[in-house]
Amino acid sequence: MEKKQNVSRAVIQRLPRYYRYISALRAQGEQRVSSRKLAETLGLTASQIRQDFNCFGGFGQQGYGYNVEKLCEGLEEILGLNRRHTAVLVGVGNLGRALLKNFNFEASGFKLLCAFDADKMVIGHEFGGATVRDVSELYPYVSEHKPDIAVLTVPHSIAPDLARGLVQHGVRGLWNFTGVDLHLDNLGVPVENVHFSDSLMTLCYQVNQIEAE
Amino acid sequence: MEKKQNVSRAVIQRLPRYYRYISALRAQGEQRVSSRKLAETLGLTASQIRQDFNCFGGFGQQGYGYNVEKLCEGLEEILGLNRRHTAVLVGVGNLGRALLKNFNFEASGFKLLCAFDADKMVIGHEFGGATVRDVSELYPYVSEHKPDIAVLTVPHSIAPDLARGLVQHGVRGLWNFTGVDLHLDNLGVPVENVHFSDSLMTLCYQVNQIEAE
DNA sequence: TAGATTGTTAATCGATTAACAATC
DNA sequence: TAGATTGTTAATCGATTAACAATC
Repeated sequence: MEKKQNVSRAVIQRLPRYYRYISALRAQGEQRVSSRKLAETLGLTASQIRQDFNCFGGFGQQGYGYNVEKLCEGLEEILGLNRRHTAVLVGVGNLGRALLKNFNFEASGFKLLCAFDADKMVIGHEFGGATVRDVSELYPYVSEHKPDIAVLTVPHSIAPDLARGLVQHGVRGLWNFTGVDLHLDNLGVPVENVHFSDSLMTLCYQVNQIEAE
Repeated sequence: MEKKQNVSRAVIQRLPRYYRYISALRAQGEQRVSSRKLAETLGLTASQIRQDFNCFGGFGQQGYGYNVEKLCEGLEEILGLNRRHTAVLVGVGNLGRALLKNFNFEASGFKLLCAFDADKMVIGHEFGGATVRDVSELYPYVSEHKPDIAVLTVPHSIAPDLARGLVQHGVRGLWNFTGVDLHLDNLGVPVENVHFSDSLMTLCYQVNQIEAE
């Protein structure tokens, strides 16, 4: 299945969007889809879509297009969604709870094992099927259960220390909602920084531009 | 201040990050900063940073670098953070509350006017200084107060209809957390889609890649 | 078969990097 | 002044688009 080794970041960032749309097609029972139709729906060019899929060895068929089922499985394989990675969540405030209750971790390739917080009021409670444990148990838990990633939904002041500690105890990726830029790439630990403010500022700019016209 | 008309999206998306870092420098009382130092901190090249800033007419000074205060104000001006745009939030679940309580809207250029929800249990309550109103008052309120943008933190099933209604009533931008891809660009309404799943899938891919090495 | 659509190469476009004169 | 650093042009690099032969 895998073909090229160095797939560019531009391509990688489009894959989840392809996957979202194509798994919706699968859910609707669609059998096939062409690069042209995908392009129209996603606002890209057919050429680009074919190029992207070919980074991983083609799963299309000339004259027919792409088999939705096969394409969907291919994307799952490429993204690694089918490997049942594991995750823990640290910080059960409103954002942490929103993720625990509403976010479908499984659909993005992760099983959420449990959550951690310092607040006695939430310890022992369950949100979206995950039990909240005392944060003092965090590092022993990580050492023992070796979750692949940690979700950081803690106040930004404690983010850097927590990140370092988690990595030292073997965590291999961070999904970071703290608003602090964490860079641990030098340690070989990928971090996805989710910056709400960046997204809103970009929107602010766009609203202004339209205003200015 | 403004120079070029067509600033590429690649540049725009770097601006919030520049702004975050440079306003931190300002808060620390730093007077000046060079493109070289910025580049080292942000993991970019000095050349790129100078190119980016020059899209808007230089505020640097040869032999000295950039004045932190001036640069910060310049970025605020470019992004439009100083125009006191207004926003309403729709959907006061955990995610909505997390934003109301913890997110600094003002720092991203918006004053949050109030929030809306259908649940009688939260209507009338206050979160982070914003009062929750009955969602039945939403459209009349929007027509009267003309908020610039709406923040969508509602379940995905109602997202498309809500988006359409808001735009019809004059909203000029959407900050969309519903997980549904909304495209209203054809109506001239910018949308920032925040897709948690895309970000997590990207992380999943990266963790896999490192594993595979 | 004929029509459709892929896979893939070549051409274009845009973004990043390098280099250096201008100048503080 | 000498050193530093910008603004800006030119060179490079990479990503997107176009084109078309292969083939289902």
